[in-house]
Amino acid sequence: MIKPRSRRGGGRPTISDVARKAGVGAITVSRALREPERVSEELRRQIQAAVEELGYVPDPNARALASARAEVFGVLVPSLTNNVFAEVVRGIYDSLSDSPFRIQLGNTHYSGLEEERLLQVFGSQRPAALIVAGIDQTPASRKLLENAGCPVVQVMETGPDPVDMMVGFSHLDGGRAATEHLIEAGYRRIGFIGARMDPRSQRRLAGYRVAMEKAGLLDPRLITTTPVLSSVSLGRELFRDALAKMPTLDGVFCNNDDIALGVLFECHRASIDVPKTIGIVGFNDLDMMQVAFPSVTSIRTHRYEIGRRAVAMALAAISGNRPQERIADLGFELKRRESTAR
Amino acid sequence: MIKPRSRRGGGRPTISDVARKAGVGAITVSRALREPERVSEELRRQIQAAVEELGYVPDPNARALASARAEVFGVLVPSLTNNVFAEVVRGIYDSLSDSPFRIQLGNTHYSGLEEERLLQVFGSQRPAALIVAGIDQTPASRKLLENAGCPVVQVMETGPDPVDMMVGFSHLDGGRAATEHLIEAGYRRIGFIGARMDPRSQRRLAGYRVAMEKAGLLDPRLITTTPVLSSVSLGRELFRDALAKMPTLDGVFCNNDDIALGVLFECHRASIDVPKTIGIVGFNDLDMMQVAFPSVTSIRTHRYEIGRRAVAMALAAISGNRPQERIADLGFELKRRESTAR
DNA sequence: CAACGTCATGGTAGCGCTACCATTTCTCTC
DNA sequence: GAGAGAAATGGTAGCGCTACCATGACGTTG
Repeated sequence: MIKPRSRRGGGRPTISDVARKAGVGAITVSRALREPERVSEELRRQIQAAVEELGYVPDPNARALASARAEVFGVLVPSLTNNVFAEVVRGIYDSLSDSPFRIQLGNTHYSGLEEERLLQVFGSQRPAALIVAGIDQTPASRKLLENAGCPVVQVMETGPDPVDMMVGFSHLDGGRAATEHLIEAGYRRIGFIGARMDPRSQRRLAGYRVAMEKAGLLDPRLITTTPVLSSVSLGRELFRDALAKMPTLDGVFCNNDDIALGVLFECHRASIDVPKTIGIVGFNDLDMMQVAFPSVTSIRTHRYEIGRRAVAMALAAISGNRPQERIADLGFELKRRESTAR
Repeated sequence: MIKPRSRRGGGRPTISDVARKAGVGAITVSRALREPERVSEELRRQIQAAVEELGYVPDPNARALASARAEVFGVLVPSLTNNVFAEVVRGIYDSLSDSPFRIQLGNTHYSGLEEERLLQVFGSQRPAALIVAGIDQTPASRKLLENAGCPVVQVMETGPDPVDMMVGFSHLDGGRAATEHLIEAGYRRIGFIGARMDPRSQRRLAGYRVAMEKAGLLDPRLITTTPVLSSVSLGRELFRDALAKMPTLDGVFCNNDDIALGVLFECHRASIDVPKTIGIVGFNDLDMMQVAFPSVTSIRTHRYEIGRRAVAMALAAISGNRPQERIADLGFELKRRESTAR
């Protein structure tokens, strides 16, 4: 007994429907869609017409199964609401919007365990490339990345030992530049205020230490940190703590701009003059830092560009010409503003 | 001639490897994984052991192909960097992190055409559910949603005619409440400042009009809008424009909190007293609004909760018990703060 | 002009999984 | 204790696509 065609599929046109309509073999349709130059122009036109008439859309699942390769970029970030990662992700989306690649986005919540779990899940899809935030993967995660069988790009920072490729900048140098700027501006009792304290924040702190040490200004009581998730309100609280601990504080380098904004608002509220009494430096240079009053000095980072570059490197690797330089350092820029203009 | 096993697959264990090792049929493994209660406890244990020993991970592509249904939620938002949508997306991710469902996230850039394109792409994957921001889909998009063959949840606002389900609140009522609050607080020349002006902003503006009209205060010169993407710096500029156009302005209802913050900073810079000379109300109530100095009155919206509820409704529909109420109105809350405490 | 590449096209056999039906075994019921 | 039903398991046949190889129609070469 003959079964009706398409027992389960919702009756959508398949590649053989297109082939029948165009009077060619199914495989020729497949080729016309993926490698048009290998099909004669005449057939290509016929096939194109049949595709449009039927409204045929290839099934990515069947494609992935047959070719053992999904047209998917796996992207792993620690947070979706942190503007920094949102910008990177936006750069990735924008770069891939005209390509056949889809994006599988995972949120690790800053957890190494969660990262491993997601890499496991993503790996089972045989992605075309993986983009992961950070360079501090657990050994298990690192092994998963090495065995992924696809290009891997670590983003947000650079380091000595890439799994495959890297795009970012040196957070240590950034922290150091910020601190040195405060020192040059004449501040002396410069605090470090940091929330979340992920590995990148740790390295910014390390940069702060280097600069302070070199200037002979380092004092552990100047450092105020917490593992709690960063926010503007937390910035205010941490600044109050810092001030209570060290009333002679005359400057702060903040982990990020949210914290810096919290500090700024608290200064307003407590009528502390910025930049005269306290100098403030943030990190990332969100749009609002130059609008704030007083405008806030910050380290401008190229987040969107990191996303774009990561995709560009991955696409190059996929198409066989892996970039010469496996590590792209996009640097940063110190934006001097009113908050440190003593 | 016998072909070697696994011609293309990277040699990863398949379901039949597990079946062989556990001494059962492949289909029983499949069932043990998906509907454990239909397999005897003994076999379940054996299978579990085999899965772990081999490190078997099911291939989602093969699964999707065979079952004509992918374990994927398609999510469409107009922006990835706008905190509002980022929060919704975070709620969706958090709600699905323990489920077998993956998330396919699309960025429409506020474009109806792009939305159609993405719905086409997402549809080809036969998703388990679709979550889309907004209720103003183009006719073509609406048709795609209706024919998606899966639960559809429209999020961020409520309206009269859901494709399937809706979670959100009334932006018109929100805009109205914000404006009425300003009026009650004694402000009279109340401006509306809005950027981006997507359909939700339009409805907030409509709410503003209703309230102003009712109070006999409406004057078209009080309204300042632009289609440009919203930002804090844009808020400052628009406020300057508004003030130039209408120097007697004594209050502003802002489209969103970014704009409100820009207005606040400009007031600081121009030494305009808030709330005495100018009252400010924002929309969304970002964390920083209550930290700002002065703290800023805003309409608190439940963005994270919208994401969670959307997933809950979709999951219910998938498992067969579609919620009684197809429309969930999560409301909003007026947060009175210093910026309107005259 | 035979021998040999090259190009365009097609047929076949899966990719790894699950829907559908069949089979077996184990309860109940009257 | 025979018949009916339920519960547990398995076999078969695809899902829609592409890798691999085969085929035939052309040049091109010596």
